[in-house]
Amino acid sequence: MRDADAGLTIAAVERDTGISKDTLRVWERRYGFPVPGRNPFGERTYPSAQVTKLRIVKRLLDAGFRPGRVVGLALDELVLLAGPDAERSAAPVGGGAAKPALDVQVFLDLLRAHDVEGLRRKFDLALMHIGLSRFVSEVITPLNTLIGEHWMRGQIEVFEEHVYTDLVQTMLRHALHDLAARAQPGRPRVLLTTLRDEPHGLGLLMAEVALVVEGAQCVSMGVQTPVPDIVRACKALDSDIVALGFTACNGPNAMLNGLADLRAQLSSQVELWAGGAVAVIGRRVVDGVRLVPELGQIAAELQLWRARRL
Amino acid sequence: MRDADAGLTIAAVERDTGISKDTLRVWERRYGFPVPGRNPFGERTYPSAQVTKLRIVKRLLDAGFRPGRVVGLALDELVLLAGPDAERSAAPVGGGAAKPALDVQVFLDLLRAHDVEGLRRKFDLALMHIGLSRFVSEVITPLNTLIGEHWMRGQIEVFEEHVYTDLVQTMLRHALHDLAARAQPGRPRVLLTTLRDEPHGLGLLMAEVALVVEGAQCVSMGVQTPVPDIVRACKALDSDIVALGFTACNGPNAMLNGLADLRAQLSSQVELWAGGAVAVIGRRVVDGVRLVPELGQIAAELQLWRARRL
DNA sequence: TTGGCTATTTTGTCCAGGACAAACAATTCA
DNA sequence: TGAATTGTTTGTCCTGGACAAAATAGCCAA
Repeated sequence: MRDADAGLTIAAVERDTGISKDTLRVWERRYGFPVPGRNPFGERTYPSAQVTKLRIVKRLLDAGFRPGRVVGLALDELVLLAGPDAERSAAPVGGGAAKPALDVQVFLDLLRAHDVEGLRRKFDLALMHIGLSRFVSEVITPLNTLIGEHWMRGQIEVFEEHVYTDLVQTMLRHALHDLAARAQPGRPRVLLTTLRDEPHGLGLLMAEVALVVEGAQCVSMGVQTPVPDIVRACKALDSDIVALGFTACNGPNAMLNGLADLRAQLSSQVELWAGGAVAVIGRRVVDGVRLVPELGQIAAELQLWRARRL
Repeated sequence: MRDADAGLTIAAVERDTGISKDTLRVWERRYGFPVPGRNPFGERTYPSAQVTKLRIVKRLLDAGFRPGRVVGLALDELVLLAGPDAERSAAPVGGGAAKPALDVQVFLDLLRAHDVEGLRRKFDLALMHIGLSRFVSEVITPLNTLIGEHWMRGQIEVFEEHVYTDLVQTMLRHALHDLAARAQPGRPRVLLTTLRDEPHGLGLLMAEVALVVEGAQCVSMGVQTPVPDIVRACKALDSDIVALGFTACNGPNAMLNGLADLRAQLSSQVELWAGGAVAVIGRRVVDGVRLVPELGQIAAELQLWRARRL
């Protein structure tokens, strides 16, 4: 067993945390954290403990804290901050509904007991029971929130989250396939994807479900499509709407720049919708971009679109 | 519409091309291309023409050319290189079978005509017609190869490939969900994923299908799981086999290191299978790792495993 | 010729430390 | 109280140097 914990390179940490190399170096210089070791070539090597801490820090930053306040705190102080309601909690992303949703805890328990088969069956049952729309809004959405919270506090394993994501993806795609087989051609035609630095596709799938059940005709391009290719696709597919998914992973900066770039290159006929964790940038308006922070708003937005079209 | 062609920042170019900032700067220094303009603050601003060229260069690099040969060529020279058969075509990944598979051309035509709905229907039809196993081996596999070749020559748009991938993923996950509902608990228990720097999951899904139809019990963790988390998952889920998917994207080195690391940390009871584009490293043997370069071999390997277990 | 070994070039990534605009917080003034 | 000003924080960009890993070329034996 070679160096089990020799540590990650700065590039690996950037990939795993979403914090850029430049930022990592400048934090080290300014706040004295993280202080990685060095390999024989003088390159930084980050022990996994520091990477874990960095992930928590990132979460806190996304939640609205400023680096000077959190970078360099001890681990227990961090979880303390993360634990109760965040100081100045930026609009709780998916959590407008403080609905009981008590039973989603059951799903989480199955996941943490590693009963994948049981979880799958319970998902199936729930879907049959309450139907697709409610399944997405009353099971998957709160589960995502719940798991996100646990993850932030390090109370859930990475692999558990991976298994969960894969399972839900299969559930949703199964449903989407069935829906597509029954779909009528119609408007609007919606193109779904995420920008290059957004690798998470679950939200996108959920949005696709919400759109399809409302009669929109969707084409998904999966995740991480470069801006010029979105533009080409939009033209080639004659889309009415380009819907982008976001999470809090990447700073609001990348998000805003990408949106502005894309907006500038799209025909003004085409609408640009941004969904997911866009609440963070709620105040700053991006011209010509509709913000749809909640899945529940999609139906209404579609109605508005149709009205606008006359 | 802000300055239509003031140029993109270096960060935006990194997003759109996948070429890192460091690399962009060092190319400028070494090869004299790209030579961006500068904004009033002395920051690089890349005109969109150069970005276009950069994307072609990137494709050629992925196809096996070396930067010194292509960076800095004129645009027409680039398309000339891309046009005919690539100089040293990187090992045709899944292309052992020179089977006719003539009709897969039809699928490609639909894709390139952007008839997504038609493509989806044709997929469905084919699946109904020949069944899941043959659908994967006789439609998806050759299509992947075909599309890979076209992509290498720049004869297919990035967004077309994205749409294709998403569509196939939905098809396969739909099938997997149906299969899972009917599955019996049994052995072996297989854990599927890819290493951290392998973002492609299609091959993994295809492998999962092949495994499940043979009665294996699969849990997929999606893509890009760090090694320590694979180890944890393997223990927690009591897996018999860990199956990893690879493509030719990342150098064989990352692959070998990852495999060796993982092998060292897994219980010796657990088998480690590597599938996909592992032919590249066929000669160099990794101790304790079974190479399964072809989907077709999975059934036989499973039989062997069961025999080994007695 | 083939196959394996060692030099040599190529190439991506890393480093240090400086700079600065934009975002944010604090303060002042009407 | 609210708007305008000043000060601080913070991410990203810059230059230019360094070096290991990968790819290629050169070489020698079978």
